Amino acid sequence: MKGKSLPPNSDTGRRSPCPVSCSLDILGDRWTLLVIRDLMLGRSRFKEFATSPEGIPTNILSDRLERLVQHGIAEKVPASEGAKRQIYRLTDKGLALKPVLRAITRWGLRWEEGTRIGLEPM
Amino acid sequence: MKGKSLPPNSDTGRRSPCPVSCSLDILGDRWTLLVIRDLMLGRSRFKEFATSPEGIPTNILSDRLERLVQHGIAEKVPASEGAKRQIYRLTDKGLALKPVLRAITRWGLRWEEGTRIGLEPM
DNA sequence: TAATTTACTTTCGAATTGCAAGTAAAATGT
DNA sequence: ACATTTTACTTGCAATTCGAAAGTAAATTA
Repeated sequence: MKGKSLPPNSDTGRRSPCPVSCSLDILGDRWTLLVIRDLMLGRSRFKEFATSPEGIPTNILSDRLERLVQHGIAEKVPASEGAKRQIYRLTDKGLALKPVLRAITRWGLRWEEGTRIGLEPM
Repeated sequence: MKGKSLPPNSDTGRRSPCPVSCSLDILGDRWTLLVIRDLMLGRSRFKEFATSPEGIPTNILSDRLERLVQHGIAEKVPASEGAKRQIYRLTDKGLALKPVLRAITRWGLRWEEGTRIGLEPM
């Protein structure tokens, strides 16, 4: 007889070991990949993310940036030599999401009417 | 002088015309792409999705299947010739998400420790 | 050093999530 | 045919999350 049944992976906090599921635990919401898109296009400051056309609320933006740093996808570095202001930039792990963004972009352009590339690289 | 400011695209309900943003309006949550993963692996019945290892709640599953059908990503068809029971299957638009799933899978396997392919194709 | 900009945090009502229980139709067993 | 089981959901509700707006403190600029 088994003991009290537990969620599939109560040790890791993950829903399952599936790479899709684990990735979605990090990326699976309506904003995270948009921040990553902005980072890929060269945006790096809070204000820049906040003024992207989708209009992410600043409290959500704070939370998402923090999570990205926690998961090693982005990092906070001094804006310039010895500056106090910090900027965000993608780590290798974050840059490795480029194929994901590319696939989503292609799908959107092909299947969702009226979509078009709006933001330009910096 | 401009009139009352409106959200970027109040006519379409979209946050912006960006293909990433529009795709995330449909796919951007922790469950939708898991249901699509299951469909890609040959699952087609409500129960099959519900018993996947991540344990999607049935009310969420109902909602997500409905949304997928609404967006033309999945369709409901008779289980067999003249059967009353219906099953779900991906449309061409849904099948076109395979590169997205593949990219996410690869990223997860490469960067998230302890992930592994768990579900087998049917 | 005063004004402005930046990068947040706080507040709070609304919407969404997720667990559990309930239900009706379809399929299966006898 | 009839009872039982399975399937495919819906409902109710507490808890979490979202999102709009306002507030704040530090950094930058004038």
